[in-house]
Amino acid sequence: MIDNFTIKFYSQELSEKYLKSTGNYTQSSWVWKGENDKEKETKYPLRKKVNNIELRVTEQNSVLGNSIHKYFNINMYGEEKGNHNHNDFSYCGILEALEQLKQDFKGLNLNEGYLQSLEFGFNLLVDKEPKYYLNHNFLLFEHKAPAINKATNAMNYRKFEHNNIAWKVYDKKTQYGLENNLLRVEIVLGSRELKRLGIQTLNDLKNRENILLLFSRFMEFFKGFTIVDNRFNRKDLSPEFVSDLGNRLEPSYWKNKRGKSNLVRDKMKLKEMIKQSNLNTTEIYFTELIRDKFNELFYDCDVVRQVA
DNA sequence: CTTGGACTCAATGGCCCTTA
DNA sequence: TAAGGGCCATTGAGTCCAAG
Repeated sequence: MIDNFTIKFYSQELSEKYLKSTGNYTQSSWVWKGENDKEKETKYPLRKKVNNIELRVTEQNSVLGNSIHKYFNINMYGEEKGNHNHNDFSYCGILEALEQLKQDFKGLNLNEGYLQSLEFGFNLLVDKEPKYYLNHNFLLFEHKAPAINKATNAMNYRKFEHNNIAWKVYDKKTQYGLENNLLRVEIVLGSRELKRLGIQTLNDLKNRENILLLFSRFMEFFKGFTIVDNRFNRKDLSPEFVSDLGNRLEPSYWKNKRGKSNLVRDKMKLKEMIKQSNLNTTEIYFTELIRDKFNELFYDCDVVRQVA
């Protein structure tokens, strides 16, 4: 559910004091300061890693972050077996990981800073080869082409950017050489968006309401995708319709419309065309998969927790 | 019923700074 | 030197209304 995060601390000084007092940090090469290269200065950045979570202190800033999902897995299954995020990460897992993190960085107040970014997403077990959906269904987000679109044997990955958020949709099957058709869909929320949601610290993630809030924003943003079934598989559709639809699925069509009047109606028209011709089954399929997965990770884990 | 203009406010992109 | 925030001025999305 929760994955990568970055916290920027308000005080670089406190972070540096913490490092110096607890040790076990690394320092990079030497830096020379001054005109005549005489004085050696303390080398930044200073780094301290616990599993995969790293605290990095530079001359002016200090940040802590990485995948809390992997961190949980490493704690649970060890360095070798746990160094991945292709299993499920439940709400209860999040709570445990946050508690462990607090222990591992005892002496550093993790809440004296704010979240610069936070990833929220799901690993979905899908019917077809994961890359099929990337190539044929996840076409546009907010009517824009993906900013990154990798399609190789080793990696199939699309990243869509918009405002202060981004979507990452990738094929975990090829990435990790898995047996299962695993597709990961995750949203990256930037600081502006997190501020809007009132989610500023790791502490805020312990709150059930906030997890529900994150999920509802996830689903809201998900609607911004243009996910359409493969129109070429539909012999019942007229070639004219398929061409017209294809035109509207092309990013430059929308670039051309920028700033024009009644853009909203045009966007509605595309949505209608997809819906009316029943080309929205993939979108519905994913919406339901995501809902089910969230319910499982959020609510079922609570039942387990109460029983345990 | 469709198209275009005006208005308002949030999104966008550019600039600047930090970091690697 | 390039990439990634943060901040801020400008642009454009969205809504309403009027005209064709």
